[in-house]
Amino acid sequence: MDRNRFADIHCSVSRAAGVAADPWTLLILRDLFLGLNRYEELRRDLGIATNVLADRLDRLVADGLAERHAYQDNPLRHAYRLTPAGRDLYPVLLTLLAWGDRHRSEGGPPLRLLHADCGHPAVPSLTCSHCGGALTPETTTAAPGPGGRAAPGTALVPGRLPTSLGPA
Amino acid sequence: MDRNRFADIHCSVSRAAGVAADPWTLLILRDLFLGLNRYEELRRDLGIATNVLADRLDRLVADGLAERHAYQDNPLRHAYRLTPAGRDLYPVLLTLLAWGDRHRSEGGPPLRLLHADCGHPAVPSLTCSHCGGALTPETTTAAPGPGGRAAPGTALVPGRLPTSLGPA
DNA sequence: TTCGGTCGCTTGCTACTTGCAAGTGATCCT
DNA sequence: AGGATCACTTGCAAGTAGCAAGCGACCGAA
Repeated sequence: MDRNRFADIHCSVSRAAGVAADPWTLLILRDLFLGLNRYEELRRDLGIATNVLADRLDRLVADGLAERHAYQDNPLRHAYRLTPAGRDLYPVLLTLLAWGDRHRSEGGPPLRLLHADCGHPAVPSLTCSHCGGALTPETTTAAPGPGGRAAPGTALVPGRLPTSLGPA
Repeated sequence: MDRNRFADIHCSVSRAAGVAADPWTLLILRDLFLGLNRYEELRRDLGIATNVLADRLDRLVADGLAERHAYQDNPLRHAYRLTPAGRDLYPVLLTLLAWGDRHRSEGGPPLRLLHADCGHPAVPSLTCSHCGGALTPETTTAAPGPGGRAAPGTALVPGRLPTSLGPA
């Protein structure tokens, strides 16, 4: 799967997917958010093959989602830290978590989120930043934007729009 | 990459990632949301290899995210339609889209969302369904839930919690 | 009735990716 | 000196991706 291919498709979903849509990558991001940030910690937690872990960490750094920094000299040891772009993937992780809680957790969610601001269990909900209402397929419409262009991977832009994002 | 492996990890992010964390799968879901729902339409739009498309569609059906239905007899032709579980992945697509718009779109977003309820361009924002406030790594805390268990892939549950989901 | 075209796939081949196991080199503690 | 930890790299077997070709059922035109 050549990942540049997804970067070249003229669609933000595709470009984001090309960077983040890999199970190991997402689990590494999850662990970085949770504070596991060293190669050995990640390997032990995830049981991931070492070459794959090295590859994914390299990719995270190359893609600008994480950065390496030395946490000690002698011996020199590095840890990984999320960049702002990496931290911006937090909503992706939370929506995946919410889906998993809803559809793949008999016996209740493995992890419960608490929202510090209100002190309650946090069930993530996707809202319109303008009016605060829920964003659902039924209440959302797509139209070509300024960066839109007719291109492979984007049947939507050429002409069939504006279209509801709901199912046909 | 054995996908059952991610289903077995005791974490909703992992289980959701095992199902959805594949670029082709996400692009197929995107197209299903947009109303492209036949094999040929998907193949033409995405430029995906036919065996891979067949495989991903089978997987979507097996995972309960989509279902096949005949849209005509003579000749018998099938189309794919999202199930409720598949439609529940909408927030995942929107958060990916928002990330791509923010970090991978020089020249503006390829696609603009409109929120029908308020008539404004919709910038998705993740909020707490209890208080309506933003959910960020800084304002969120994780604690083991009822389905939590010490297991590989989940260093968080065993004991180091409760922990902020912010970076270390 | 034959001819080409569409649709929804499957098969075969080659090239890349994964997972596992072993090895490496630097540094530490004993 | 001997073992342990950390952060990797290398080698190999097995699985997956991409491409091209083929297939069977039907359609419409000639």
